[in-house]
Amino acid sequence: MSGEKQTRTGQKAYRLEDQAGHLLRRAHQRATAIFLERLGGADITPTQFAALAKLADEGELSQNHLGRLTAMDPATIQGVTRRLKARGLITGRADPTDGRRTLLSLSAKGKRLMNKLFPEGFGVSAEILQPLSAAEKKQFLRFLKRLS
Amino acid sequence: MSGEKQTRTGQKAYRLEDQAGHLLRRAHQRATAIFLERLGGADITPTQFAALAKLADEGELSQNHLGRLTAMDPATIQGVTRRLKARGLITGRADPTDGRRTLLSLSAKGKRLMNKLFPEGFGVSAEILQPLSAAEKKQFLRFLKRLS
DNA sequence: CCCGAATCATACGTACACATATGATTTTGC
DNA sequence: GCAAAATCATATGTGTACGTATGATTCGGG
Repeated sequence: MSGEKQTRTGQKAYRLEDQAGHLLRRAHQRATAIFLERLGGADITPTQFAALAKLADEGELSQNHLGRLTAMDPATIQGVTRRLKARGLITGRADPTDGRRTLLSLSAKGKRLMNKLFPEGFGVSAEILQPLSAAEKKQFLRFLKRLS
Repeated sequence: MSGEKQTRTGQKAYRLEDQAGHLLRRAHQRATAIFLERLGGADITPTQFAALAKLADEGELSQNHLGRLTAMDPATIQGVTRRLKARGLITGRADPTDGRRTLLSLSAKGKRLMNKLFPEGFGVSAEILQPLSAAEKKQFLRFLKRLS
């Protein structure tokens, strides 16, 4: 009763449902769905929230630096900031000491929005981990940090 | 030594790096990168591989059914199968008993490709979990299944 | 001090991922 | 057995995600 199919040649069968990558994809899908269910009303996506949260923390950051802090490559963070700028949630100004950079920060509107949304952020994380016990949640987060 | 910042009002600070959703996103990014590093040479993405693997298992499936087995919604699996069809890796025929359905299956070319790629699939999963010990891998996969 | 290397932001192309809408077909409930 | 509901595949639009290319700017070593 190993639960593992074998092929005719004795190799283990490839079962999609047991593969780490597939399970990570599904867990991430679920996490995104929970986020959108709770915060979708504000028309905010998880990556947009991450960028706004970092700017709330750090005050002012260049675009690529913000991308590194939120795990987005330059092409991706560019699209995210473009949409946030278009909605007036962030503003940019030229870096006075480095002509290549644009320094980004939250607008007043962005700050107001984040003050409203931060509490919801904790709710999202809680709901994502809800199937696990308290001890399991800690363990799982430790594992995840080692895998990212 | 709690490691937890507090705000002026006594709430815990929202730290992006500790949020389950963000960590899942990053772990998934890393898993995708490992997959593409190992199998990108075959011009196969993780979702395409999942669809091909399921068809290899099941033989013949309708498009939406394949989507459910691989955790893709109808719009997503439609794009995946369109690209696989265009490359001649899968073929479709009308379901004789249900005029709405198209039955999909691997072509000979698709079967040959998957015979070559299956072993690599195990390597991908191993590399994704490589930072964990054997016992931790099992525990982590159990947690992931409960969260997906 | 200056030229090559690195960094920054942008642009373009491909591929998920999902919401929504549509028309064809099948299943259902009465 | 028929009308309403459900399912199937397709289409369109927005938003990640990343590779690659480009031009501007800054940094580094000789």
